[in-house]
Amino acid sequence: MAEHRYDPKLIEPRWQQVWADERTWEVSNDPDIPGERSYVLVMLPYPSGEPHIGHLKVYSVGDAVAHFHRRTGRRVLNPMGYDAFGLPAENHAIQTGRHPRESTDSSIAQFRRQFREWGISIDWSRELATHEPDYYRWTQWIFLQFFDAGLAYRKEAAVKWCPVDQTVLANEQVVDGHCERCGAEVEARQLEQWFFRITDYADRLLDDLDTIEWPANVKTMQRNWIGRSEGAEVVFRCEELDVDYPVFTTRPDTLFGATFFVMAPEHPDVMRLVAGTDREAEVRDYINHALTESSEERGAADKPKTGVFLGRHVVNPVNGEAIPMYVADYVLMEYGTGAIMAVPGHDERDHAFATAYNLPIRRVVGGHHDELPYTGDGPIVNSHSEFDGLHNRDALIKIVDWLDREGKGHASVNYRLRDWLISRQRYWGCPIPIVKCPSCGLVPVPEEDLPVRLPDITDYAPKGRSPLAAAEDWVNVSCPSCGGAAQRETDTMDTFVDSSWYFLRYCDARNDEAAWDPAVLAEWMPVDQYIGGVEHAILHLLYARFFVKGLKDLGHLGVDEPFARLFTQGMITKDGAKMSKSKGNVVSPQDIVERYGADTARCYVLFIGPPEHDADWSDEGVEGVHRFLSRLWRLCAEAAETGRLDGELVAPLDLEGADLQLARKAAWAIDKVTADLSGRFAFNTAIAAVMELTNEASRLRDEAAPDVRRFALATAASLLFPFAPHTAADAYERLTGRRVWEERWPDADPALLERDVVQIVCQVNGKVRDRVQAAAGASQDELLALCRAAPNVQAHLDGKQIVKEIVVPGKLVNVVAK
RNA sequence: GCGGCGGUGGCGGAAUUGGUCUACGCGAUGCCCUCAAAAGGCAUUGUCCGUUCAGGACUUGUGGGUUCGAGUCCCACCCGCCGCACCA
Repeated sequence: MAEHRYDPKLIEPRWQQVWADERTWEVSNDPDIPGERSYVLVMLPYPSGEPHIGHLKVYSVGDAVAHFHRRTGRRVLNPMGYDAFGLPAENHAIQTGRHPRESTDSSIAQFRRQFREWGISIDWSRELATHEPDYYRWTQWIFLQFFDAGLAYRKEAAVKWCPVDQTVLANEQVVDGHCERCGAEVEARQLEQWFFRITDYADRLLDDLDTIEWPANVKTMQRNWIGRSEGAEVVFRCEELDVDYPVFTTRPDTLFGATFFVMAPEHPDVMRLVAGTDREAEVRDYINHALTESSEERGAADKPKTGVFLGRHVVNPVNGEAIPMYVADYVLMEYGTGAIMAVPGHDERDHAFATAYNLPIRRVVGGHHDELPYTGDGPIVNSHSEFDGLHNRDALIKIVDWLDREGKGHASVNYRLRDWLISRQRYWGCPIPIVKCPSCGLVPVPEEDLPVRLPDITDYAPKGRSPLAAAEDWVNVSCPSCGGAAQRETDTMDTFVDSSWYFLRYCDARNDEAAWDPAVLAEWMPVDQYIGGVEHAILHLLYARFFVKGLKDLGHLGVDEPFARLFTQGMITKDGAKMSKSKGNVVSPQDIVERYGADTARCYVLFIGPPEHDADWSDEGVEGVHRFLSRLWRLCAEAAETGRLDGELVAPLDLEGADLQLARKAAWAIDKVTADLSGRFAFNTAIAAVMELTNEASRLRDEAAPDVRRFALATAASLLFPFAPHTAADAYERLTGRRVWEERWPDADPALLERDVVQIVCQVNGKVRDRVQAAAGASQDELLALCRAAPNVQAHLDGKQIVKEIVVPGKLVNVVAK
């Protein structure tokens, strides 16, 4: 017998060549081709350097799903692209002087090459990169659609500014007061910027979460981020200045307990209220101090409450009481109206402030708790005869009705979500297609003039304004509307804009006439299975949902949600820590592929544990998976020497003994792997099942007939294909002469899944005492008799009275005795 | 503080509906093959008691509960991770 050695270096390039030459994974958009469609999408990579182990994992997961969908009869769209604009490439350019396009393109080449070497089944005909004019032309087109619809607008606002990256940031990109990218503490600046009106979609973004199959934690994060609060807006009047101040409250039922009023330091009226009074200096000092404090210091929840009395009063609309006005930094300008009614009896923050400044604390909601503040529910007390005694939740509705009738307030909803700030004062991004004309204002670049190309410049360094401003030839244009001298917008778009619609472009990636043909989009959208990291739970996933809803309202597509199902995979760590160059604990996928082959690398990252969990890398574990692939391949190669398996992959008939045992194991494995891949992502147990089948085939190497062994091994190869495509294709071809990816997913023969003899567990008082063999269809009485006769059961029943007997057919018998 | 997830051998993990806890893999030990090694193969492997042979006791973070039966359900607590957090 010839010696067979598993050599991935020979096997893998061979099959990659076949798939590339035959364009095996390309799908057409022809609507007349029958069959169910499936859009399997993995989040596109940000091309920086080389792929890391996380990429290997996420694309291995996506590929397993794509292959399983194909083999079970679906036409699968599995595209690839690159999120190519962004700060790292630009910062690299600042350091080296090399154009960001060069470093980006060389990184893309690396990613592309490695994806091919990993054997990922990508439809390369749809490849895209967001920095290509062919792509960002349509990013600009979408921007203009939004601009025309009023969904993109420019306004001056207090914004978050990163002093290191020298650009503004979206709220979502500020984490604990620090820039998400570089970690610098952000500053507040008053600037005119471009925004997308995502807040118009707050309710739909919230409600439609119920229509999609996403992990609960991601939905929760989005709900929290949108932060919908129901309550009322109530007007407090300042007689001294003749001004009305509305406040937002979720607890209008506690209005009678409001004993003071607080404004945020940023509130534009604060200085006006004290102008010319003896409190002016003290208030100015306080505000200056509050504004210079970092958002982190100011945001600390346990920080002692501070504030200053303004010397003015407002009238509580429900009881006419004049209550003192304060400025305090625990009130935030960006939420609600920037002013609050303070109810120290029923709010912890107000209570802390009232205690510090000796302000009255009044109980207006009764309860079992004696101590104030009490934030729970209970009957209304000390308020008004009309409401006293009512449960506070009922009183809340009546009080809002009363306010509405009196014109002093109304029911209201507030959101934590802010509009999405999309302009960036940086170079390496999509230009905003707007011309600023002194006479016409903001003028959109006509559609036929798109794309507005990003000009080449020599100095990328940020200087507080976009580096594009220095490209004077580019900036100075004539106004598309009046023809007069005008200037281009020099800010570029947030890179999250680029990635908010790439999944739409994949559907119709080579369309030169439009961003997409809506009919083609209807073929594929929504994405059936989206796969990516949980770090995008808020930013990307919220923005993409907003884009799809906005584009739907404008008539460009027909779905409400982009991603019907979402799967978030866990991180691979090394020695319990996140891999990073600075820690020197990086495992390079390329090294692993080089040493063991892509199939070993892919199988290992799927076998290591449940894919949604974090998992720790183990070099020994990789060896184990490699041994398994090696053994399966070798067994197949040996079995193929003595003959070939023709026709359908079905078990031979009338088997017995070792043959039957092996055929049964194959049927069991088919059943197990199919279940593990149907609606679940249990790749680890699916691979374990193929290992068991392989072990059985190896064990019965000499006892089972050659064609039964070939059947079992071909089944193992077929089931392994979604995880180790090269090895599986090679082994399958040797055994059958056919291509495994062109074969239907195997069906388990029901006759082989059924057992004629089953093992019955015999328990006495719930403890396992023996096991007996019984016919599968045995009656309860027969099972009972068998178990009572079992020697070790007898020993434990000796001298005892049987109280009760429980029979679970096919499984166990429990005899209760005392 | 609030919300979510988790805690099973020496390690990663399995147990799909309350029904044989520890599948599969790693590691470890012994053996076979070999002049030797590599590769490969075979066997054993939760802890403790039992010299053998049976067999027994204990064991899924801790303590209770429900049940014939609990890793799984309920209550309380401990620990770990993630998200949010002065949002009125």
